[in-house]
Amino acid sequence: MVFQPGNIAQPCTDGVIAGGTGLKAIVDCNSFYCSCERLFKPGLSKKPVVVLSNNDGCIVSRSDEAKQAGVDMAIPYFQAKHLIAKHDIAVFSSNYTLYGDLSWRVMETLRMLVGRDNVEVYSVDEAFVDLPAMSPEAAANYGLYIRQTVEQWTGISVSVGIAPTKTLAKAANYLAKKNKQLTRCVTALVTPEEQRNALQSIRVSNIWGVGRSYAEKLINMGITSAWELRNMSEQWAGKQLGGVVGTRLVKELRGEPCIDMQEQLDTKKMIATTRMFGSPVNDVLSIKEAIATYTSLAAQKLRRQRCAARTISIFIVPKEEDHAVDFHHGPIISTRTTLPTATSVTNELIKPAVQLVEKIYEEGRVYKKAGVMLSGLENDTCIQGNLFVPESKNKGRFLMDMMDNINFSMRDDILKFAASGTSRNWKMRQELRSPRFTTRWEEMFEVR
DNA sequence: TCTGGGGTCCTAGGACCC
DNA sequence: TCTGGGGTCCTAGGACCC
Repeated sequence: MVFQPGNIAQPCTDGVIAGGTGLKAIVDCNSFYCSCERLFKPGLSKKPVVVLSNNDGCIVSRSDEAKQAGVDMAIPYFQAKHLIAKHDIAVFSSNYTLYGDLSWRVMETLRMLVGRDNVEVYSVDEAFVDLPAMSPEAAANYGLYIRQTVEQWTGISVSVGIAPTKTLAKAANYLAKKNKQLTRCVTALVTPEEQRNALQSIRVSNIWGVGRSYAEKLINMGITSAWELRNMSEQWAGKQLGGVVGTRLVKELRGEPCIDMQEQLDTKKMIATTRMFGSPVNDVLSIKEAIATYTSLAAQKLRRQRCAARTISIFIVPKEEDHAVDFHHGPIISTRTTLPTATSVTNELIKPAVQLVEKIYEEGRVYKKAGVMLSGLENDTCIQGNLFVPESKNKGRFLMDMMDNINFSMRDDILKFAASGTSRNWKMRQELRSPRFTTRWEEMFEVR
């Protein structure tokens, strides 16, 4: 890396157009998980790297070199093993603790650059940024300034797309990533001409908001480029692409903003913990242990956002017998229950959750996945103490705080409930995880 | 042998009410 | 024989995203 302070482009306020329509930028980390792994293994900086999903199931992040070697996104690990061996690709299990910390550093950098209120964290590796109206040159220059600063401060390289709407900014970012040499990872689509040229070159399936089934539908109707979609009427889009969603999509492609910057609500409306089993299970006890463990993880997330839940849903997924060419999950067998009052106390959630298992478990079937979802969330501080239960029960929340503190400072699961079991033969595989360099003392990066 | 996890929004349709 | 209209709330399921 050769970024000297002098290389940083200065934000060019000359180009700001007073009173014009503002611009939006999407800042997207390049191969984020791979970049995080490389940060602590500089020897891998030019080598192909991939990162696996939970359970070492699928490939979820690929470095450019791995993409070039022909490793596809989201394919099962075992299917890529021959390519991995052939090209000597470095493989990591996902290390969410590390990625979460580096993500925070990137977002903080953006907040410092453009102001806290102008950053909307969209996912672990992406953020939308609100910008004033600017000339095309000023926009491109500002994108470069963001990219270089983030890379210099955090070591993570990002791509930047800038345009009048979120959907066009995503399209700009797609082009920025597609040809990094040419774009230097920054593309701005400010003028109508720039937007037309860009949309003509992008296939409709690569547009943000067009997933697999809409893409198939559109192509069958003869609409293949993003430009063709842009030119369809709003009524048509509403009818074909799911109502207001479709209408919004074509408007955004035309440069009319319909998707606003979101207030940063870090309070989720639903909290889920779901996992594939390390190996399939058929006994009800293992499933109950898994459900208890997932409930306890979900409850922890619940308390972190200071909420309590009223509704508990659980599901289990049987392993299909036939190995069809088209892999798909399902059927998913689920059930739910609503509690008389919302709670965030783990054992008050575990008990009903485990009871639900009996309702859907079938003797003799083999299961591969299970999950717990908590919904009907309320603010924890507003929950009334219940007058009709012993006072000791209202102290549950304090016990939970203690447990969370101990688990946070020691190890994630040093304290747990007996229902979670101790054998854990259903536990997920994670054989290739790197150390949590930035958040655990005993795993800190060493320089010798 | 081996196919992730965690979210959001929207719509349709049923139940229920007056 | 003939069986309204309009509103709300809830749930299930489909689509999308990273």
